[in-house]
Amino acid sequence: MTRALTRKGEATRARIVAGAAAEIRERGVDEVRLEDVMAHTGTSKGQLFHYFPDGKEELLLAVAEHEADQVLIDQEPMLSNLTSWPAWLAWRDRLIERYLAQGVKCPLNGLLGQTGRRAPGAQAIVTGLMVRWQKAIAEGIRHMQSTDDIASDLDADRAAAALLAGIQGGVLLLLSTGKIDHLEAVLDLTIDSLRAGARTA
Amino acid sequence: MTRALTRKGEATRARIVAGAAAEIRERGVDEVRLEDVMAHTGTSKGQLFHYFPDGKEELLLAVAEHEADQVLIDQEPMLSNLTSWPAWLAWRDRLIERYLAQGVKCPLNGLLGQTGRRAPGAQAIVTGLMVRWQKAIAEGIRHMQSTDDIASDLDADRAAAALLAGIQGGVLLLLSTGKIDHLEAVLDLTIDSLRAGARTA
DNA sequence: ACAAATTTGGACCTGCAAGTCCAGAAACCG
DNA sequence: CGGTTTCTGGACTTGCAGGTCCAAATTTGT
Repeated sequence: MTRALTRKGEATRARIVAGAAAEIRERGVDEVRLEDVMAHTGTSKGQLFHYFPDGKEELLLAVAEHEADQVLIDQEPMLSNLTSWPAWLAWRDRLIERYLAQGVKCPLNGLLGQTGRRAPGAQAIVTGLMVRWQKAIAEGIRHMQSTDDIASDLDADRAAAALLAGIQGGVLLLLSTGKIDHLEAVLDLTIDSLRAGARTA
Repeated sequence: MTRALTRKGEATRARIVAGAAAEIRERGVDEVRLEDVMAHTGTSKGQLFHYFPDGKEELLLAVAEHEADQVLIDQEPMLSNLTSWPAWLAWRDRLIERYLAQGVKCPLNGLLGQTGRRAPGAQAIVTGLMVRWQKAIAEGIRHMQSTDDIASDLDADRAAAALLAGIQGGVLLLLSTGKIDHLEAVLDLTIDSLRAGARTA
């Protein structure tokens, strides 16, 4: 489908996606007009529809993919190395720092609900992101189980699911209330609870 | 401001709000046109702008208030009576049952992000809902502390914040993935963790 | 019952943003 | 190079949804 793209063409396409993503993070999906993207990226309408023949929907999908990847990349290398309690705390700190910095300008806000409604494929992207995210957390839990830092009878996937949900909710509440407290509380209490489990078993 | 409303007028206004809320739950905020609301509630454009002079934005705000109240009402009487472990589980079951039933048609989905962006006042409504919700949970925790079912040195507000975040994330993931697993995991693990705290202290 | 107020219906206006189209510039490739 | 493809710019079309307006119907209060 997407064949015959000159080097210059790919650059332009990437510029459009990145610019649109930034714009959407800043002002929300339904506040961003194609005209805004054009102005912000120095492109014309012809270009937009050249690279995204299906128009806004296709562009939104590309943006969603871009943002979904970014969410996980932003947590590296911590997320893939949850191999000790200090490592877990480093990941925790990264999350807090990251979301505190971006505040209301959250990529997820653009993806969830909004993009999800419009583009049917966006649903799949969000789901994919969540699956990958949860797997990474579960992986970390299993590693801690292998070193007896977490009780081995704990259901790693279930615990990861709970933690992931907590994070999502924490971010959601950050968006609603502007306070990071919920995210902090979830991370601290959940991680503490994982630690406590070791003593139990 | 909203003065001089005949009985009939109030009925019509209520019908519009309820109908719009239903429509939004079903298809999402930005998929619902005023025309849809008119069709669904048997009203005319003149009526819409008679009761909501500021148009869609004002209507959306009214819907947001309506839905926010409903969210808490749906959890009663359990939410206000978290006075024993069976009561907590009953509340848990109600939540699961409720969200499982409505699936993707979630009032919050209409409120969060979407309405929040458009109407500035909607942000306040969501925040207010969350505050009330969290207070109710914290109240329950404090009651359990008063009967020594939960360790008294636990920070009730912080724990309530974490649990609330977990619920929100669980619902969010239900919307994204269609599975209730995350919400279940959060509720079970968090409540278990509260129980475990009693033995510690 | 009658005047004043609300309530209702629906035709009309308007602006805007997505999408179309095409011609000219630039890049690619043998 | 020269032909072909890709890329770019921007004027134009289109549809639609929000909002305006006003006259007729109904209700209200005394």
